[in-house]
Amino acid sequence: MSLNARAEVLLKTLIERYIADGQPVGSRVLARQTGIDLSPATIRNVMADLEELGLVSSPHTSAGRIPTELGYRMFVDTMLRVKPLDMSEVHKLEQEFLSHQNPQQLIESASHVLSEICKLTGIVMAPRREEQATFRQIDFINLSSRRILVILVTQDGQVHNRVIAADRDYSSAELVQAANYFNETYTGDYLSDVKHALLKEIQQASDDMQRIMNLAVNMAQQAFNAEEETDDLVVSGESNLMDFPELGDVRKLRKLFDAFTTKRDLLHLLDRSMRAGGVKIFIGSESGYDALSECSVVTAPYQVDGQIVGMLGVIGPTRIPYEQVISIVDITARLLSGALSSSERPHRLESSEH
Amino acid sequence: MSLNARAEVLLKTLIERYIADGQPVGSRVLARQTGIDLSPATIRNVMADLEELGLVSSPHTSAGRIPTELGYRMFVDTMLRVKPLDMSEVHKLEQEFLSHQNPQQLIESASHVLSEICKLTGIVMAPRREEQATFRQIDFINLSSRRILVILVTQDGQVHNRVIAADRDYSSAELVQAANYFNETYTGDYLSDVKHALLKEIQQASDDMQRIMNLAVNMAQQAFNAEEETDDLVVSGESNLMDFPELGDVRKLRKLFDAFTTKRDLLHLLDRSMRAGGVKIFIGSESGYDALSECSVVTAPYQVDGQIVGMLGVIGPTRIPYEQVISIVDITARLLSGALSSSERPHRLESSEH
DNA sequence: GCTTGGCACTCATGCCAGGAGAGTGCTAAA
DNA sequence: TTTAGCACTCTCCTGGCATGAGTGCCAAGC
Repeated sequence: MSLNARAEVLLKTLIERYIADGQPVGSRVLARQTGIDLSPATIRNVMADLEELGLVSSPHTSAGRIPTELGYRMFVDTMLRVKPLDMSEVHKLEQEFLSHQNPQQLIESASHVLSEICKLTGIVMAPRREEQATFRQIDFINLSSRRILVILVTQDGQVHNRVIAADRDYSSAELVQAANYFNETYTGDYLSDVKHALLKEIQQASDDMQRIMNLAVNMAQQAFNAEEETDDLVVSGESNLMDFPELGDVRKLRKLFDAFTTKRDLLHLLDRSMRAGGVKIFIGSESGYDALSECSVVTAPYQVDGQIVGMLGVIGPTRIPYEQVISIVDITARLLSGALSSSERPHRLESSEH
Repeated sequence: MSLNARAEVLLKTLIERYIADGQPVGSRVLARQTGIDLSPATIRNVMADLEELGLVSSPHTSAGRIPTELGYRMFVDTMLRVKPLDMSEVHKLEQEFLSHQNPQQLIESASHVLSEICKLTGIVMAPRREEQATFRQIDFINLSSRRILVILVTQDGQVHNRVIAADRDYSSAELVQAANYFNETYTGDYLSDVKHALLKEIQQASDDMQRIMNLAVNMAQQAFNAEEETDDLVVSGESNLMDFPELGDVRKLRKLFDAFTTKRDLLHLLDRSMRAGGVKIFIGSESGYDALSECSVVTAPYQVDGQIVGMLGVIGPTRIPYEQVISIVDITARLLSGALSSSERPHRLESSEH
């Protein structure tokens, strides 16, 4: 579908205007707002064409026009001029990221920053550690009879812990021995490789293996498996969405907020868009989820050492200032990538000194 | 203020009725509902008295009456028959708590359970570790140049971690040595005692102390201090509040939700009510916080080994079924206490074997 | 053939009046 | 002290009406 230049300009200004104040746009304001010198009547003719094409619609006969999903889609695809972010803004963001070092904090901070700047809801999916993360250290600590606390530290400094049940009581010395075995054998390996290796060990082990090793393998296995099911989506600024009158209906809000706490659908959506690099935009029903049917989602992947490991983005009504939001999401993804990678890179240097 | 028996019965049924369906109650329904055989006209006289006393009010002349805060207060103080929870319900709750072992999970589970059963918002304040918790183990791990990951494990199995900046690079051996020093010196001590001891060590140390000890003390100090500022309130089921028409106004909701994310006011409120044992109820403005002005909060303390370490509760509109909610909050507090203590008790047994 | 002014038409919105319904307060009688 | 009765008040709903915004269409103009 291609529009002539005039229709395009009109659609563009209509959408910009509608994004700005959320009211249907009539032919008169459009005639004044757009640069072209045309009478409202002419505009009306063009509007009729645009409506025919499914790019705009009117809520009722005597209201102005509002963009349809298709209209927004064409807008973002063909006529959007992404506004680069102010350098001073970028520096402010950089500062924000510099003040945290722990990956978990960085992720929460990214989500918070997104929601604050865009005045929308920020979402950040935690890195897919399983694939990327490498094993650094494991600790086993006796909590009480047969209950052992396993602490797993990955190369990037993330700490995961879990209490597991043991088949019998173990002395502290045994646990230390087990941990040492692990730390000596697997440090630096990918978690996924460690997992596979563990599976093999369990099969081969049988009786000729020291019982303590058996325990260690079993415990680590349990701990690793637990890691997969962690709930790994950070949502913030939910209440920002309450400021949009088009979402003012409590029922709609409820659906949205439930989606935020369930997280499942959001994770699927982010997952789906993970393969493609760069900023991706879902407008209204494009996401395929009922709760998001009146929302747009802008996402971007972030990376660690050149590998995409997670997604972040914002959620708002379909009427969001895409021009700015896109570059904010983009920059935030880059900054988060940088912050996460820099916490990795020095380690590489260090380990090369060994 | 004391009421005659008839007025009391009427106030009670009025409140129960209003809690049930949220509509102002008129003299006719009240005449039918209450056991006493009285005409609506008589009821009206009594209502006028109750209004004089500030126990009920009417939204407008031709609406029925609704309870005031004072009315609710008298209701819960003098005429509430707390409904004990069904034993089968209690067992279901117990199962829920048994399926988690990690303290953090227990706390999240408690919050979730509260919100699910009451269909309100559940809040659980994390245990005040500082006072109660005892030190078990510390680990220092090199992340990258001058960045050290500190992992602090308390006796109850909680794991806290933090990245700190060091004044120079340290070898892994040095870090292990530092950790050993700590673990040998302080295991089993109260965190607060350890903190004080650390302060002293820093002062005395000066130059004659090994630099590595100095580092260890400094790092631990940093890690311990960080622990104090952790955000320690788990909120769940926020969106349940959207189902109450009296909170249906988006502006009110926004205030509430902002309070949930800020958490500060809620923590203060819980803190204030911590000293008193047992269930405590704040009705409407009694809490003293604007965002909660149309809400009631029901709280109860939970304990570990007989010591109150935290608070939990629910938040809803003033019109909540107190009879049931009170016992649910009470039971949940007891169950959480039990679950947290049992994860502690075996340890005590074990350590007495030493 | 595109553009435009004019005009009839539609629809949301706000306002006012009127009727129904719910519930009250007051008074006088039981 | 209780109750029946009655006037009164207030909300809510409805219909009517004017207003204003904006459209669609047509015929004239460039």
